[in-house]
Amino acid sequence: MNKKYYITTPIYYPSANFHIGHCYTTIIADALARYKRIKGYDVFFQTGTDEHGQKIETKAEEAGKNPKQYVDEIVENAKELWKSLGISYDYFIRTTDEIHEKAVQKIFQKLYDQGDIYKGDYTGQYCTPCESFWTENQLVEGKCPDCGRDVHVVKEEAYFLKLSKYQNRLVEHIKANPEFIQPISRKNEMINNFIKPGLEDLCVSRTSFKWGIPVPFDEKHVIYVWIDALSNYITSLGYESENDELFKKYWAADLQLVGKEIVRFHTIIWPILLMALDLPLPKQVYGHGWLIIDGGKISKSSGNYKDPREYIEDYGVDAVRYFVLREVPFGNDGNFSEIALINRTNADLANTLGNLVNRTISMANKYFDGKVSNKQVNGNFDSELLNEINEVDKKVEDSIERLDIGEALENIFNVLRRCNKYIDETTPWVLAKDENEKDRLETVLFNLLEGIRVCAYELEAFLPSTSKEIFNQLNNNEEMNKFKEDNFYETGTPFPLFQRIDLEEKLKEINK
RNA sequence: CGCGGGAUGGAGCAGUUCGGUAGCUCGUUGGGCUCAUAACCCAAAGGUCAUAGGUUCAAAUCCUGUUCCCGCAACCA
Repeated sequence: MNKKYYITTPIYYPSANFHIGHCYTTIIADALARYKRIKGYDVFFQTGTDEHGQKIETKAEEAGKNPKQYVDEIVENAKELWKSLGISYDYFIRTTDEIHEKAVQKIFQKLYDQGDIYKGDYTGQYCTPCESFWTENQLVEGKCPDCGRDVHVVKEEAYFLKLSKYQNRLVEHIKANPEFIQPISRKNEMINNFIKPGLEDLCVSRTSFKWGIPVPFDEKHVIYVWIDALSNYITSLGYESENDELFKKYWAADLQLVGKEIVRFHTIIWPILLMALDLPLPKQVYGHGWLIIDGGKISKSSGNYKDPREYIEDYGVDAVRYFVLREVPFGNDGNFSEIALINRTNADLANTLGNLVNRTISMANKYFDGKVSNKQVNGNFDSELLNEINEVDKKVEDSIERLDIGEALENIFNVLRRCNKYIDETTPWVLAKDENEKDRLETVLFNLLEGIRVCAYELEAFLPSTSKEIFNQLNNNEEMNKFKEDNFYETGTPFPLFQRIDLEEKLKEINK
């Protein structure tokens, strides 16, 4: 029985179509899921959407639709986007799924029955025109931070979850499990800002809007986002349903990827919810940074971004995948721009990788009619190249262990660069002129094909379609096996993996 | 003095744990090569490591002050 690996993205809020930031998290999760599958894990990779709440209720109304219609369209759109990015999710949960709604009600009921949820009053500063509650320190000079108008105190009946009861247990868990919250900077932030000052009980219901799951024993209230959204990670596996086999098999999650803005919910509220349900906690919650556009965050309101599909259409799915996986130092923010995307694609994908494959296969075809076997006429430079090829799998594994995907890719591209250098060192075109060097030439090409094949194998999790295309050109498409057993290649027709993009031309086009 | 992160050649980053010739990728310039997608290989230029002071034989790295940028600051998904 293989080891299991359960990885999740957050469930995104479908108030508008998804942007490159959503793609970022999801591509990372996909790469890790694919990597673990290749390594033999029994993987369950989940993503989805968090569809309730006032904002969607309002948005739908503005669009003249009912909320379900509204989110249905966006979800449809999202699924297409994931398909075009090659996202290999095993399950897509929607919080409007019946199975989820029923389970959430059971969870709420259970917590109420055992006394962890109680009825109380919520007091807050309310801005009537904005229909928003604010806390004291959110107010700007005592006025609504959104519209600047007066606010007034409103008291409403609400249900609360006893966070305070579990505070000490949470602290103990965080101390005993240093891997639980990553990176460390996020952990410090959570402990110092929230846990140390003491947790207040959390308001888990609302009466101010209707678009949500009703509290089972009090229909005036809908269950607020915390319990509704966070529990998706277990309801999707069938927790509190008739069939909880998946839950028994996959929970607890091995890695929950979240953006830094929602680390708090996933490292304080979510674990406490699980403790209250007497369930094990996820092994790791990782709060990654953001893609920054022109120095600022991606925002739906400012519209400072394009539909990600435009990038996929213009540059190819793997160019987009490569960029976000490679460019952003994981844990920190990274800058996204079309120019940087083009430069990355040209330099690494077209030049280093694409050209290497192209020139090697061209030589194999030209000098040996595509049939290359290992003649084992070794020479200078061989051992250095072969060592690097042999070590790359371990290096990639180490990097992935630390969730440093950028470094993993760097390791692979170092080998590809080494291959390019090896060609200049061994000068195959010179060997080709000397009949006595024929076997040496064949050995050189064999070593290069080995390097390419191993790198294609290593790239599979990150750039699946490119990896596949390389194997096709090596006529190795039957199995993307790691080890070539027959010491023989028969190359196909070379075809550029990535077209170089003319930056100047492209800029002119963009500026039009 | 709320908490946390950051400031390193034109750009993006590594190096700071355990002080000891400042490294990588991209870009620029020059050279080489011709198998290849004006690509590939080699070389060079370019940094007082935000700033002021301190410790030390020696500081990007340790200590103190200052400035600037970013995130979080509780019901906002």
